[in-house]
Amino acid sequence: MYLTTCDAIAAILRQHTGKEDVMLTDGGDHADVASTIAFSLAKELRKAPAIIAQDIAGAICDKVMAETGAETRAVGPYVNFIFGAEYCSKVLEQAVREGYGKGTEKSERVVLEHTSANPNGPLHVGHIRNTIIGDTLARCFRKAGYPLEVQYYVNDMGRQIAIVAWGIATQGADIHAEGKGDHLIADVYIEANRHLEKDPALNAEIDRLMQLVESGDPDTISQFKIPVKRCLDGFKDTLAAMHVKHDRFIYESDFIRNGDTAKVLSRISHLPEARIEETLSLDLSAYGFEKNYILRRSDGTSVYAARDIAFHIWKGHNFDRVIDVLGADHKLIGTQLQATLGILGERVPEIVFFEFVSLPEGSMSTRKGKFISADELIAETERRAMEEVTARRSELSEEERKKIAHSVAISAIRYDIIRTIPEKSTVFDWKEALDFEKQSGPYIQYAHARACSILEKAESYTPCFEAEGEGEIALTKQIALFPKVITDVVTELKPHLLAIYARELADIFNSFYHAEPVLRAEGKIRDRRLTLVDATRNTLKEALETLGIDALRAM
RNA sequence: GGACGUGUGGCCUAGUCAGGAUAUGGCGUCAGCCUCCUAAGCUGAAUGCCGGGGGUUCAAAUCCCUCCACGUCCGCCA
Repeated sequence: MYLTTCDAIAAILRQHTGKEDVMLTDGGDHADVASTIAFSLAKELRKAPAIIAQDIAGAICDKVMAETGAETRAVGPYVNFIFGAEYCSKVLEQAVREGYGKGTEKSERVVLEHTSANPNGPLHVGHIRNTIIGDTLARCFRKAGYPLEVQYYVNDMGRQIAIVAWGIATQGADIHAEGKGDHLIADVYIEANRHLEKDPALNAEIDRLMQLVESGDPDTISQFKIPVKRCLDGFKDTLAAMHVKHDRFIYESDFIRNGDTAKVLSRISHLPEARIEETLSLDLSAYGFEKNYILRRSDGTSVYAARDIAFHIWKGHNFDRVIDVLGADHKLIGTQLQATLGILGERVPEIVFFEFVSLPEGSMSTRKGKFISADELIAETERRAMEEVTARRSELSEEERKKIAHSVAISAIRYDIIRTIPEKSTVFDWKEALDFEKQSGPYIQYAHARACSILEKAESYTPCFEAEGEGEIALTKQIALFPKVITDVVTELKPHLLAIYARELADIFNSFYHAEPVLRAEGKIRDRRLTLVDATRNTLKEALETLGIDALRAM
């Protein structure tokens, strides 16, 4: 409703002024949408902007009213548009329907890769920034109507995995031991790295394992496969706890076994940018890259980058839009990948880069065992949430309280991570992670539960799709923005916009709740407000679910 | 040294790409609000050379130049 109304106003302005860009901007407190076109017309018309604004407003106000129901008002040099009652009615009618905000079904197939952490230890608070950005984007794409496949790319043949396999063999570790596999693998990996650091000559054994696995040696392959599977099983448990699911796990080694890597390396070797010495590399200096992009080692094995090119060519052939979520440490290799795919004439992926999460004492490192695992974070947040739920809802059974505490914990974690723009590096802070107040997931869940509670107590009412008074209108207009926010997230790949939106909706609802009685209102006012509460409830529910957060009916 | 990103009240943060009205919120601080729809809440107050300097513009947190600080990367690792 918001977008169609703005489009209609823009068309009228375009027709009247003859300008392509009619300078529509957010009206803030002054208007629902405003045009600053009077400024740019001032020079050529040789008139004051305020006069021009007056003229425009006078000339188009009837047409705007007839077509959109919006009021046009010149305020100083601005032409302001204030949406009217008809707009609010239509918004409310749409917003109470199940699935509000869902876009029309699109045909463009999208593939989204996220998390893809190396299977050499548990997911930590840095990895889950990738996970949560990726999963929230995925949910937004589905909400916007795109057919989407979410993939996890498993690095099952890199140096890190060779180190794990070597560690298991040399340490005599029991790979089938009880417990969560990803944590078990971390212990092996950390220990193996200690040995390698002490005696660097041992790296020759790692190199040998990597050659064997690439040449297809069955024993080495299974030596790699078993720990990778154990680790991945651990990841899947952690991801499921965070409401994250991948549609498909794609193994790096598949692109060796099926010959795709060899094929693409041969294609690349014929490029004018190719440099064939002991190694095969690409000279991408024309694209602003200082150093050559090495794809094949002097011992004939391929590097990660080569397999990655093969993987992305495959994705480009099977999907219309390819999106990767990658940490800032992948910026160089990611942009080299984009440049190379461009040279090859293949589909170039869009990459969402996010900056690092560090600990107050410094950066995280799986190799050094310096990290806070996602499992630890979840457990601690659940413990805190349980305290809170028990204090508030002592009448509930332990099982019920645990269920709420889990939902609250995941909500706090997911929201804390998604609300910040990905480009900003952050320092992990327990106090902030465990905060369930304002600007948190639980705060928004609470607003939703509050709306549910009112509706439950109301029992019956006659829906009335009208908004009157400042509070009701402000809430309705915020509800109206939800579909636009979903569209913005998928076009700009900025999932934090949804987090900000949901919080603002909860803010406005809370203010409304405190200012306007709903159940104690009478007659039509009661019907009107209950309808508005229902529209808010539904919009909050849809927004929360798109954020991967449970919309609890009570908490 | 080079590349990329970030810098917004004591702390955290939105807005920057597509310049426009009084810079968004939170934490913390202070003053209020539960005999009334869930106080994980609400209302009000104080706190800002939007990193520094220069420029473009009627108009700059936003665009350009420059400097500074922090993070990341610059490996025949992934």
